[in-house]
Amino acid sequence: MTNTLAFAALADPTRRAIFERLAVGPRAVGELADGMPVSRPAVSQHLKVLKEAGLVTDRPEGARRVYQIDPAGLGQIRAWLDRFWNTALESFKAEVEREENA
Amino acid sequence: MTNTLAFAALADPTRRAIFERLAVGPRAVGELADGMPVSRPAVSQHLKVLKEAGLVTDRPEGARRVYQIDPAGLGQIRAWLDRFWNTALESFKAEVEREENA
DNA sequence: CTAATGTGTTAGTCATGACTTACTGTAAGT
DNA sequence: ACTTACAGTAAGTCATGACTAACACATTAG
Repeated sequence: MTNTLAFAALADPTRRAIFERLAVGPRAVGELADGMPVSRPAVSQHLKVLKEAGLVTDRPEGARRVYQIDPAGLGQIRAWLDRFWNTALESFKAEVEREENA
Repeated sequence: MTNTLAFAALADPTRRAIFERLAVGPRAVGELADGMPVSRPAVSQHLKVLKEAGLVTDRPEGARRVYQIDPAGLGQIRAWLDRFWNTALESFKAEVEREENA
């Protein structure tokens, strides 16, 4: 399941911090690393994970490499969560009603 | 951030399998362990993680212990993802328009 | 062509996590 | 009270992951 990769990617706080920066707009690796508590190679590795999870895309721009959020990947786990949310909530309501008739 | 716990919890395939079973309705530990490829103690440990992440609640029922999905926990990360989805999509559209005028 | 900038990769360390087996604790049945 | 069923805990193993430092590669500037 590709959901495993996406959730695992978002489970790391450093990666979520990078991801949130990318939500503002496309950024190069060096820009992202500046002001972060970890080294630039660490950021590069995190971006690789996010890319393999389908959450970001990258494109070369001169000597730099610009990363950008991929709405498709984000939408996928959002869809999973939504589907899940419905069945879980339905089951939850049914359980509450069952308790009320006890 | 409690989001870290929730995402980390859902990142594990075994835990998602347990979680999906709970989406159908409340279950005891033994019921969940039956038909799963891992041992009962493993399931018990996974449930502990899900509980600490705020994704499930547990209540004693005689000698057994029944676990149930907590809609609040699920709703929290859903809200996070939704907020994120909006800003990311907005930034994405802006970027596309920027490219069209180039 | 050479130097400088920006980035990915490799190797190695340290911590964390998923799992099993064995044990402990608790509630119900006889 | 003793036994049986159900579940959490402890200890130990094995794999994975986050990080840094050092290196290799590509692109632009001079």
